[in-house]
Amino acid sequence: MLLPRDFFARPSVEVAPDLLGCVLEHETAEGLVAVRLTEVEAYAGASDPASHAWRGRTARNAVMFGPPGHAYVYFTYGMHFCVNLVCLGDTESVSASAVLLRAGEIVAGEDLARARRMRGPAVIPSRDLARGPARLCQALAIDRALDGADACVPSAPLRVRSGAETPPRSVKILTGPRVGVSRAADIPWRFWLDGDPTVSVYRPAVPRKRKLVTP
DNA sequence: GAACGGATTTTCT
DNA sequence: GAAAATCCGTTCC
Repeated sequence: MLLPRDFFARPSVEVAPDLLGCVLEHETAEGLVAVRLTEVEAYAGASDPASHAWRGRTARNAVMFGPPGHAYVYFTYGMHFCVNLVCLGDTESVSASAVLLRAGEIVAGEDLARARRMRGPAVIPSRDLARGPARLCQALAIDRALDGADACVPSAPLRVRSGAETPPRSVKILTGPRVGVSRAADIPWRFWLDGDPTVSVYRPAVPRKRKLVTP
């Protein structure tokens, strides 16, 4: 059954672990692709230096300041999309918190997901199809057109269903620092299912080398 | 399996 | 102008 809007009307730190094991679906003209979420990260609003909402509302992050249960999709690194689900903030008055969907296991439409992820002749292992936030978006064909999409409407193309067990009782949930963030790097707001092969590998934030300027 | 560099453009300072 | 909630291929262990 579809996750109700009330599910998202809580601080993102509470919502994030509860999303593990839930299923994100995206239906397009090409067909349906669904992923069972195995790895997520919580981002608070104004109080979280790592959040896009930290410095206030802009054109890009406007959706995070809206009602919960909507998708916040952003473009980064010049070529990748990442998708969040909007929650409430760390206080009732401050909103703009969200959960980044980092990885999952494809449970429907695997052939379509593989075709979307296909770059060259190399065959992509099933576990890698949605292993990482940008890969997940590519497998589900999520882009900025879905920024602001309501994920709590049954007839909408993007929606989230609860899993058989949410969260799964037989699997331990582990936590750790968020991937690739330089600010607030010590806050353990990354959540994942212990031992799941689709969980992405941890990489600490590393400052990029400046491009060499020609004299 | 880890470590490195390059790709590529939007967004904000 | 610099950084960015990343991915991929290569090169080493």
